[in-house]
Amino acid sequence: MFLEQSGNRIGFGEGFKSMTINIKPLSKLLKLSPTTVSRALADYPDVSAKTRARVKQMAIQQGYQPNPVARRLQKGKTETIGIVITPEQNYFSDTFFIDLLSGISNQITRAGYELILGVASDEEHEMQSMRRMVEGKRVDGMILTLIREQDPRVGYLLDRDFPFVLYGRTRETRPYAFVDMDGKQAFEKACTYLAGLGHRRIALLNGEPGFMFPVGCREGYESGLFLSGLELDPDLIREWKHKDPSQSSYRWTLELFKNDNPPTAILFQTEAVNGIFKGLDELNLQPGKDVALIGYDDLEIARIHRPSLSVLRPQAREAGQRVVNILLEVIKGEDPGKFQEIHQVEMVIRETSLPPS
Amino acid sequence: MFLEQSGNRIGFGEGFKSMTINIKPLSKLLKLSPTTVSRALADYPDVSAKTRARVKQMAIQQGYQPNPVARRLQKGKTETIGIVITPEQNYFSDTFFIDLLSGISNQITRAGYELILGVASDEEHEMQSMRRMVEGKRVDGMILTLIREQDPRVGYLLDRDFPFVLYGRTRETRPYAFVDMDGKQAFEKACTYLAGLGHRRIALLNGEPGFMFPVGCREGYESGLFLSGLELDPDLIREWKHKDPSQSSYRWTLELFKNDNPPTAILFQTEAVNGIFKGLDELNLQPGKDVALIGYDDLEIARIHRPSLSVLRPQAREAGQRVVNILLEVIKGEDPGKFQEIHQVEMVIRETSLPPS
DNA sequence: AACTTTCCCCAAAACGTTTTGGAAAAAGGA
DNA sequence: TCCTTTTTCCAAAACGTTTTGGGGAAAGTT
Repeated sequence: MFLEQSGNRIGFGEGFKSMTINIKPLSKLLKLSPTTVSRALADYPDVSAKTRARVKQMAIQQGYQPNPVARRLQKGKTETIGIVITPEQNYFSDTFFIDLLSGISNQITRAGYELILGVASDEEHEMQSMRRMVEGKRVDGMILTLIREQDPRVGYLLDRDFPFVLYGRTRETRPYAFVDMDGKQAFEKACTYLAGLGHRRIALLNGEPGFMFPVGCREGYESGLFLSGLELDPDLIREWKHKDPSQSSYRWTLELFKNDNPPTAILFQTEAVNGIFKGLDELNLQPGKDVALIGYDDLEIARIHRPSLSVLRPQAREAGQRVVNILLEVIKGEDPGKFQEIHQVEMVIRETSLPPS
Repeated sequence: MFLEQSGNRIGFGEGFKSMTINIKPLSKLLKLSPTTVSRALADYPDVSAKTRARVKQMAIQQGYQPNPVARRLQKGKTETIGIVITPEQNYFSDTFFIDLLSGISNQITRAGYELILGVASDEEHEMQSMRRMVEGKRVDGMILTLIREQDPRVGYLLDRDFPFVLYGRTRETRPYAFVDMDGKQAFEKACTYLAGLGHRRIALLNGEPGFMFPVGCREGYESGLFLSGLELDPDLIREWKHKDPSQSSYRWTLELFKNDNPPTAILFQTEAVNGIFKGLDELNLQPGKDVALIGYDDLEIARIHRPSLSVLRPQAREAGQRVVNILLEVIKGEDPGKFQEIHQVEMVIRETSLPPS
């Protein structure tokens, strides 16, 4: 019976249910020292195969799991990594961010680590939340998303060489680890594809400046035009607001078609699609038929809309997994500069990318 | 200078930057014992006001923060609470869930606790992720969302009387703590409002059965009809799928209007709005004009759509804060049965709730 | 002056692991 | 048989706090 366990019980309440056993009573049960039990469970070579098996079996039988807090103290690691998200940007556009988070969480759990989450309402709180994690010794490393062109978080972490990995990139000369989507290549591909169909007036409804992502999109767009022998017309470029993607993209859509020589195709981030559809509807233009559309991000709306939306599809889940694996290496002491990955983005042709009518 | 700090340095790298000081060197600096420093910082009465002030000042000056891992070990608490989310249900419908999470995170940080996040792909992994947190002694309490009518998580936690709070409710006779939105009252209010405008055929496009929320919605709907002296017509009730809100609600919208005596108003969860708009469009019915609409949840699309959508608006952020405050009480040992809150939901009348034409 | 109370402070123990630095026993080599 | 090496185990220290259980000095009481 457990009653002999010398009362080494943890936690709250009457606690019969939470039959939690520590390493000391477990080792007593096995007539071994805690040292040996610990080392057996960690597969050290200096414990015989026989006792190792015996220990492991008993550990399972007794439902023993090392107390993570005690282990963290001894190991001098928190076994925890942090992430701070901000609601302001509606970054949670259905599948995309949750996919990224899913990849991150999965890989973290697999490593026996924990993911702690901060939610910040603005840039200032974002920094504050991160500092709490870092300076409060609450995490071993940070994951950063939604990177800005000038991002103070990166400088902060580099200055105290605290491990971190970016999902995205920033303007920073010192080496750092990142996983990024090749937005440039994606938009270039989409642009040349449309040009190949015969489109000559291709517009770009880009994300807000200040963030890093739209920079790549624009580069890809310009490069795509160039490769297709098309002129860049500044009138065909607009930028919507993060705080209000639909409303701003709606306005810019109307704006684009006031042009004497209006576009026959639009490239954009799928977040802005509602505004675009609304604008086209008001102009009596049919998406796909009168105006070709390719969005970045394969959100649910893209698949269910009729006509369904052609998109550029980043593999968010895979990227999230890579971010974590890299971060774990950096935490181990690997040189962050070695880990700079740019992932290809596939193009999914659906119904809104036809030749001009 | 710091060089005298007896090398009590933590962490990785050259570590000049992460000038982290422990309680021992700090107490030496103050010519006090660690005991007194600890008690001074915790505002114990048995340390004089003068030394307390001196300690606090030095702590700030030296940037001392107690190592949370060590404190957790000593206190026998993880100071951490867990939550598991599932991407399958596109629960991240823009503002709603992030608002809830924001309220949760804020209050947790204020209490000096940590929020750890699990992302599970299905019900099985959801349970698995929770068990890892609970049995692995990684959290002091759990927050549960997206509650099902029969929810094994609740039974599991009750069985080992582990602290938890539901956002939502379930069918369970034993007392437990929850914060829920009054979906019943909300739908009743919306229904009587529409009836008051003269609508006689009011449809309900409800969430998938199995989850608890749609149950309240339906009750409110039926009660609203009854209070308005209207008959319940089963033909006017449909249920869309969580996995595919837009597509299924689109199909059901078309279905509803095959009726000889079609509805003049629809109540629904805003998640399903895209499908409804699409269906109405196809039927050449104008939202708001030909069919009145009231959705539950004030998502971005509700505000930006023209005509803008009348909605029932739950205060997700406040609810999240309450969930945390209650959980902290339960962790302290308070009786969970004392904490059962049902929050009112306000109705926001916009442009889609006119009288029948 | 002697006794009691109050005020401040501290040494040692405890939290539950893992790591360090052996040591005893067994095996191998001469 | 004696010495060396290998195998297998363990006692004690360490991780950085907070709590426990006093103890000495100052202040108040008789």
